[in-house]
Amino acid sequence: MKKGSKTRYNILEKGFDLIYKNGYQATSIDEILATTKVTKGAFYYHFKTKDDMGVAIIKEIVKPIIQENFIAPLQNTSKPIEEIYQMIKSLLLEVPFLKLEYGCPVSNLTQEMTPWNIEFTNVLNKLILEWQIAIENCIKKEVNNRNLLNDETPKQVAFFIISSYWGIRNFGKITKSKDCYLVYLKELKVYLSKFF
Amino acid sequence: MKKGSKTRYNILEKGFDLIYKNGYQATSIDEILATTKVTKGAFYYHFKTKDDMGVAIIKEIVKPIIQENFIAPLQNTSKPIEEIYQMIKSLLLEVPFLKLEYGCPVSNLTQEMTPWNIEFTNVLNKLILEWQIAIENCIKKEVNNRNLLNDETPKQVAFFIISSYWGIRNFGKITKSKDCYLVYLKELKVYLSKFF
DNA sequence: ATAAAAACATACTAACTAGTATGTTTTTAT
DNA sequence: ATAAAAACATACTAGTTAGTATGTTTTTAT
Repeated sequence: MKKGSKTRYNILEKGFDLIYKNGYQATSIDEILATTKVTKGAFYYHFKTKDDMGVAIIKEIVKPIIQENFIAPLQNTSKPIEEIYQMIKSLLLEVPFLKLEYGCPVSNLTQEMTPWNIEFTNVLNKLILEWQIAIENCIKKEVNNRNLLNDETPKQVAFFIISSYWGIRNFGKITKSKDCYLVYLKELKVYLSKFF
Repeated sequence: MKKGSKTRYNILEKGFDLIYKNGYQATSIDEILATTKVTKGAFYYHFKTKDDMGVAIIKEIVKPIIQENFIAPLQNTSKPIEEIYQMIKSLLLEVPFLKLEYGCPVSNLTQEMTPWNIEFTNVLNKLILEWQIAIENCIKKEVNNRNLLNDETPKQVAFFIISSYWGIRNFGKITKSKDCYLVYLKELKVYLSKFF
């Protein structure tokens, strides 16, 4: 990796950490510079504006996270619904860089940026759609495996799962206790059991 | 109402509108002053700080909204589960001051403030707990009516409903289309049908 | 080795922000 | 009517913010 690219990537990584923790607006460029030991000149050599960096963070940091942790586990599985449950459980309780107090990065950014930044909105929208489709396909696989009917169900169920996941992440942020995850997971299991 | 109280309440109302629309940090005091035609002197006569106003908005504007629209409908109903569905449907599609693009005020504030303001967190936590209890009690009523067993279920179900509601509000913010509400409501109905 | 380009460093600016200092007007109680 | 308190108005300040201007250093290709 070239030196310049290294600096750039460092900004993206540390920037993501700070934004995930404190929010986009609450994270100043100066703060990012302080934690990365990068100077302002270097920063603006790599990014035109703060928003330019924000979009790059989504594309180059958040997107791979989603790919690896939210989408990949669902592919090539023989027990699709069971896999969905295990993935959600793992996201809530095991994945180390997703923190109780910080919530879900995608949900956070959606919440904060949607009102006033259309570029963020578009990039996030694409990302979310990919996750949605992955879940939908996963459900379809289970439906096919078991010769269940009802074509409308997969989309509905995907919406329900995504929504409940985002919501419980918010719940976790405010209660600051993983207990709510455990309660949620119990009910998620009950909910998904309708496929069996 | 005294003149002073009127000014104060006006600030709270317009302040809520702006914060609900744009977020807390993105809403400046100057912006609130401009839309209320109140001067800075008057503002700081009524509120010690911006955060003081923020907390007052939650206590005096958001809380009544929750009481009237999220809790009251669940009380004294003969068909509790059906009532939960109707309430959520009404919140998503009918209640005029809740807007697709703006999401859920409580969820928004939770998301944004939790990382750095403990006072907001506490006030919001109480508010959310009240809603949670109301839903739980509603479910318990249905369980009693039908002599169903399983003591753990009501809390789980309440968590699931709240989470899914918050999540779909987030979904609405990014897709900017009520279609996702309709899909969600279909699945919510399916989910709740387990009680029948 | 050297010239060009890439990468970085420093000092500055203009706009905005929450909050204050200090004064005036309006309301209220007597 | 008048004094006190409540309510409001204006001008200002100190700190922060994103972004710029202008330079220097480092890397790369020849």
